Amino acid sequence: MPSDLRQERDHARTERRRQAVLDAAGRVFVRQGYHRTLISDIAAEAGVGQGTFYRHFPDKRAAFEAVFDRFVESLFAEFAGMSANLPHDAREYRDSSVEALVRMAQALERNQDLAKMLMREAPAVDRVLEEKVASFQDGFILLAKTFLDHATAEGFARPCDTTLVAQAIVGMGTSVAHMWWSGRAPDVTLDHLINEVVDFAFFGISTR
Amino acid sequence: MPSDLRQERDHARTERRRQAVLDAAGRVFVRQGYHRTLISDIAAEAGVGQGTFYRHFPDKRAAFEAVFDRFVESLFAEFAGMSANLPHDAREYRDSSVEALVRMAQALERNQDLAKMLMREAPAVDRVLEEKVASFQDGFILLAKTFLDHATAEGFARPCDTTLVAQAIVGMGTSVAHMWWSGRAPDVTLDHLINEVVDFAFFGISTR
Amino acid sequence: MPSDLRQERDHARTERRRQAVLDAAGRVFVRQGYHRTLISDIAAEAGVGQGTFYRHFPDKRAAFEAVFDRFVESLFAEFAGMSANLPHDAREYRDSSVEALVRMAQALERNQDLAKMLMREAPAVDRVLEEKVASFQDGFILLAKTFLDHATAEGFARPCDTTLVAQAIVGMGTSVAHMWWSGRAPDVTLDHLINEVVDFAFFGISTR
Amino acid sequence: MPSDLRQERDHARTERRRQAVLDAAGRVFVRQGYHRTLISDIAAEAGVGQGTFYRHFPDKRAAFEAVFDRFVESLFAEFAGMSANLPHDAREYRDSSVEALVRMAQALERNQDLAKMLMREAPAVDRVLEEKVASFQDGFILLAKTFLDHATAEGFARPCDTTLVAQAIVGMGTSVAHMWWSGRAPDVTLDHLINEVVDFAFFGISTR
DNA sequence: AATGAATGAGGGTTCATTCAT
DNA sequence: GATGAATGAACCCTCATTCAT
Repeated sequence: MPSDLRQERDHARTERRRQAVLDAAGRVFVRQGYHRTLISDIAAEAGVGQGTFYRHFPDKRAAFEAVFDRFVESLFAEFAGMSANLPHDAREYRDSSVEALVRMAQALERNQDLAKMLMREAPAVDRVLEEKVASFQDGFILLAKTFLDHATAEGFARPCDTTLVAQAIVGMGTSVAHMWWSGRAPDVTLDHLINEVVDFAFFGISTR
Repeated sequence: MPSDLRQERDHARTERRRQAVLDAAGRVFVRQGYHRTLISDIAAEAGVGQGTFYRHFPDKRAAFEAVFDRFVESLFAEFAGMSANLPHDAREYRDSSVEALVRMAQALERNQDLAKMLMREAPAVDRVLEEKVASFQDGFILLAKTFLDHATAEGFARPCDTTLVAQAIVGMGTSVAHMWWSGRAPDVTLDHLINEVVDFAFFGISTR
Repeated sequence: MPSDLRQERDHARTERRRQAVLDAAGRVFVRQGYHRTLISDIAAEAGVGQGTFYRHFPDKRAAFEAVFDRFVESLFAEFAGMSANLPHDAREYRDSSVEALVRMAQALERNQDLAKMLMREAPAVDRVLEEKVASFQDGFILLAKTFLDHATAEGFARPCDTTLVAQAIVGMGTSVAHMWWSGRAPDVTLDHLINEVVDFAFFGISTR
Repeated sequence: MPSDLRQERDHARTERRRQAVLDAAGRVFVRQGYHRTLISDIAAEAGVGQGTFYRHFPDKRAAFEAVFDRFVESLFAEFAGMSANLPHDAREYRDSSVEALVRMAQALERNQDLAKMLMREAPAVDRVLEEKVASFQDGFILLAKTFLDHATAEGFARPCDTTLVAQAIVGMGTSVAHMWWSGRAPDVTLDHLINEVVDFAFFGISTR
């Protein structure tokens, strides 16, 4: 039936339009923050009428959440296959940590403004989004904990409260990343920064 | 002159009133967040008329900043004398780190809702407050760096990029504190938590 | 020519479609009232697209008016042949009055929701429709007056301002009908109700 | 305390302002009907800002209802003492009926536009107001029924279903009044009209 | 002819700020 | 100084109408 084809094409067009509005929303949120963003700003940025915004999202809050969700998904996709190959010794462990962080840093580099905006604005939007940010972090903490548990079990990391240490590691990473992007980290290469941080995580500050 | 006395008394009364409004503002911001707080909410909470609010603060933003500033001041006051007695060996270093964190934790415990609200809302209010939060953190980072530099110079901490490591340490602390208060940290005593985190900072995850 | 046939068939289809939209409009107006009815509601009820609505009616108001007109026409059709056989004495007069009211009541019973909606909504839509409702009533008043004039001329009704009395009679009928349908009339049979009302119209409340 | 006086004065001023807005709302509703009336129209008519409207009424619906209620109260006030002195014979009964109708007509004459608007618009606003109009009518029906019951008991009105007949009488009156005001009644004096209608109610159309 | 996505003018409502008392 | 009623700019959202497909 030709109407099927048509329906499909229309559906695709609608989806494309929705993405365009979503992209526009993301850009405006980055530029102005959640509360200073008007629906009319998003519509103008997307080059559509205000009514069109409402065809795709019930309100500003929903558009923000959609931007957030898309970001989180794209970021986790980056790490999908990671837990597959677990390290076999301390050296491998350290290397794959560095590699993971480099990949993460690169993924974030591409969306750094978006990432910063989301982490800054989402918790202040409402309780639900605050919770979502927390869950997002928890995802990484769980990932870190899995690796840590493995390393501890295999004997190439010291026994410790892995949940707590995983939290500490992720918090550390998040903070340093934040500073790096806001230009308040020392002026070093990203590689140096990551290695320094990984060294700290592996050896602390102790003189061996 | 009696008018001097009177003027002073009036001034004191005004200052007391200002503090009352400030306290009220803090409570309402904690309860509702910055953007969901109306001037009328603050006035009602303070038991004064809306107009009175404007006698003490030019707008909502200024009241928020005043709440923020007062919090930061009260917190730094806690650590005023700390850099006075620097540790002389690794053990002393570790002990005074734990002690500092315990004091900090206690200071925050008293104002945890306020602290959480400020860290959550301030960055989303505007660029200036976002910067202030960063400076606030930088204060602690500097404190940490001072200690770290001392320890490195004295030879009881390994040489490292102390700025970076100080950032990592403060970020770690901030994150773990955040989780602890949001109930997402493992169910352990605060003492255990601090010791575990300090251990991590001192030894990392390496098997010595 | 076959194209004539085809044109006719197309025309019939269009007319059928128009009726379907009109029916749908009537149902939605009854359900939601004029102002709470959206074009999209009517289109959805008719199972057509919004654009199709505009192919048949220029706007919501026109659709409402069409519903109104169709109702009025169908109701007057019921009484088309009535003025043909005029009564010859008081008894015949009373009987045909009762009969007319019963037929009317039955006609309305079938469309009572529509009738109530139209009488309720139309006057508030605009001046023109308010006027149309008045004309509609005037039609019945004229009918009543014709009978009354006849009866007065023939001497089996007392002389009176027949226009005024006809108005009174129709108003009375309308009101009682309204109450009957809204369930605020006493719990009697329709037959009893009509007889009681006709008695009142014939004898008033006087003790003969 | 002087603050009491002040509070009272402020309260009085507020109440006066509320009445002014209410009056303005009434005038605009009469002029434009409920649905064509904007809040800004009412505010402009009252010579106040839009926000002021919302200080006194939660929304347009509430203002309309307040206009309605005030009208109903003022009308019933007119008839407050009426049921006090019941008639003792048919003549007295007829006289007091005429007198009541004249008073009613005069009361309505003063507010005829308001009355017409309310009866036309209210039922279309929503179910609740439709119901209120019905209750309003029921009030008069009850009044009529009380008199009718009395007259029937005393033997100077024929036995009948007094509820039904009271409904018929009020409906008749309402309709005739409506027509009179819309200029569709015969061109007679109000006195003649009332007498004609009362005659009809007392004697019907029968030739005694 | 039929569709329904797109449009944007329109209107209700909020709330920071002012100001007369 | 304190008050809170008044203000109206600002902004969200609706929905009748258009029009490309």
